[in-house]
Amino acid sequence: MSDAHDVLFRTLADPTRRAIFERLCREGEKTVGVLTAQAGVSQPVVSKHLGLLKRAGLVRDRHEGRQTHYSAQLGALAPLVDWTSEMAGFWQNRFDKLEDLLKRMDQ
Amino acid sequence: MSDAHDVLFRTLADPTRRAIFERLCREGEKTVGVLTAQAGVSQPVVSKHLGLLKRAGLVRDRHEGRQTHYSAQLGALAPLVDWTSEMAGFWQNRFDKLEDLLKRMDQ
DNA sequence: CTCATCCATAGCTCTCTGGCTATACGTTAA
DNA sequence: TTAACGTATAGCCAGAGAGCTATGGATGAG
Repeated sequence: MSDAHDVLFRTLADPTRRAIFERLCREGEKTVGVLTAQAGVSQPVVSKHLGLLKRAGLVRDRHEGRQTHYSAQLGALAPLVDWTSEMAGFWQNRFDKLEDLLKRMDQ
Repeated sequence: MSDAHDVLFRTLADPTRRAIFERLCREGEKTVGVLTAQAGVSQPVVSKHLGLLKRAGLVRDRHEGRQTHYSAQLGALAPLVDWTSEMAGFWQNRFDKLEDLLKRMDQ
């Protein structure tokens, strides 16, 4: 039962990791060094987070000489959007049914 | 920097806890006992998860005699939706700018 | 009043993981 | 070739937290 939602939620749950992802979303492609400069943690930690983000499909990497450029893969957020609207949908359904019930009771 | 997103992502990251929340979304209000019956973990664990979900604003509780009824609070998902569309928005922005650039280069 | 039931809390353990330093690997510069 | 640089990997440690059992507190049943 370890579906796509698991990976996404778990990956985005860490503040440091989510901050890195957000920066890649806001500012586009960045190298590990640049990301490390403002991450507040050591370079190996940044690399590890980038590795996890990559495994989750949230970023892709591009090698150029001795640098590695990372960029966000927004499409990976789709399951999260789906999940959210699914949950909201259930709520809406129950609300509609309640409304129906009330209407029928009113008659 | 511990904003609303932190709490939401961290709370929904655990599969057991998210499953409980999903059930409350799908099937509406449930007592702790009913939730425990299908949660696959002990009752104290379910209570703990419900406590965290409540702290995150994702559920509300209603006491009736010696039972406690929990129900989903869908509104709490709003920050998550906002965050997602914000991220998507940044991507769209950069895409638009790129498109602009390409158009100008084309002339 | 007493007992059973439902839930919450306490206290413990054990695993997972985010942080670190040290180091290896690959690439460019000298 | 050697040195310096940019990243990735390895190995360790400490803290967080998810699970358990045991127990307490409150309520309903007899």
